[in-house]
Amino acid sequence: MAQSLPSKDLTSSQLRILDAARNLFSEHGVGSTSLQMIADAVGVSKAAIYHQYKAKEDIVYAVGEQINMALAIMTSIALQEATLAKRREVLLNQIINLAVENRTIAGRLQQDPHFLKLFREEPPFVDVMAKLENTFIGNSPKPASRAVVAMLITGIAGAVMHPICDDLDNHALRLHLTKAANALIKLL
Amino acid sequence: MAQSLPSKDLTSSQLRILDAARNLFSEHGVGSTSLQMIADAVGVSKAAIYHQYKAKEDIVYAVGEQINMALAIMTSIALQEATLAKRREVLLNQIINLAVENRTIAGRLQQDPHFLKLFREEPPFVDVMAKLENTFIGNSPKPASRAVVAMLITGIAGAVMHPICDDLDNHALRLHLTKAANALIKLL
DNA sequence: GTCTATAGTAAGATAGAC
DNA sequence: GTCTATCTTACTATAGAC
Repeated sequence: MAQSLPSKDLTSSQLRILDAARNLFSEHGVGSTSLQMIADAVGVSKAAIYHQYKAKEDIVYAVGEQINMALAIMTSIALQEATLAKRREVLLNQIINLAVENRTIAGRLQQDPHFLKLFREEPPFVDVMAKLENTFIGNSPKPASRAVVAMLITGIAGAVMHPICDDLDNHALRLHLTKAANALIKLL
Repeated sequence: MAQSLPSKDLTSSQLRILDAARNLFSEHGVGSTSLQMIADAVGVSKAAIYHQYKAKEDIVYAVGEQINMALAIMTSIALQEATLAKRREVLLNQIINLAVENRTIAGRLQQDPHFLKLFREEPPFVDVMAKLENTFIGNSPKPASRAVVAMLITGIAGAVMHPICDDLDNHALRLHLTKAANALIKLL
């Protein structure tokens, strides 16, 4: 995920911490990941971590910001397209790409209570998610569309890390997810 | 979820513990839920909890068993149907019902690393999930079906707790999820 | 920026009384 | 079955030297 995420103004020390944290969070959950585990993964002491982020919550926030920024950029790129169909297509392709290239972490981070709290309560995160969802919904705010978009977004993140897909390579997974997602988009 | 879950041979004390634990796990994540929190929610001391379950891991396992048993029963009911289409329909309806009636916990428990470890590594759980998935897949083990089933299963659990669906009542949510799911099933 | 050392707290788990 | 009290361990976080 590291190379596909935008980096704001982060130092290389901070990037190494966030990379390690992201992987540990997805493997053990935020609540079961200690600063000691992050420090060990980076190869430094706990105090060195605290020098960069003065609380564990700040690391969670920073990891969330990376993902949020990626989603914001994808959405703004899609919104440059002229037609609704094209906006949906461009956004879908980018989301599927991001998820497939980060199979081991996409779904878990999306459903982790600590990240959910960010994406549901913190304005910068709520705004990005709303824009992303509305790009799919377009001008058809019928109730059915809400369920379809929810299933689309959580289904993509969940599917890429499902063990039943383990023997699909990235190319095949991308292809089949795109077909499945388009079947849902037709319902919007 | 309590009333819709099968109960094995559990005492009422154990049921109260598992109810509280399930809700706390889904709200905070397993890793961020302490035995003290469970004890407070039940209204007893930590020692009383330990009298029923000698480790936190045992509580996680028992909560997982409840869900696993519900899924196993649903699958076996569906498998009594004569045609593949009917088996899929019956299983889908039951899964959507279970998810919709447990909106606040379905998706989070499905993606929590502690439960994922059970459902991916412990034989009784792995078996139930495989049977459930194969009921959908039927006789078409093409690669595309794997991605579609993964999206179906994770998408339903994810959608019911997505904030975008908060203003849909259970009836509407069930209806729209069924339509969306059927669009995916057509691809199998 | 990184370390060692440590304070302070809360976790999981147990002992033994009632 | 439930309690109080306690043990041990691990956690978050900080202080201060290099």
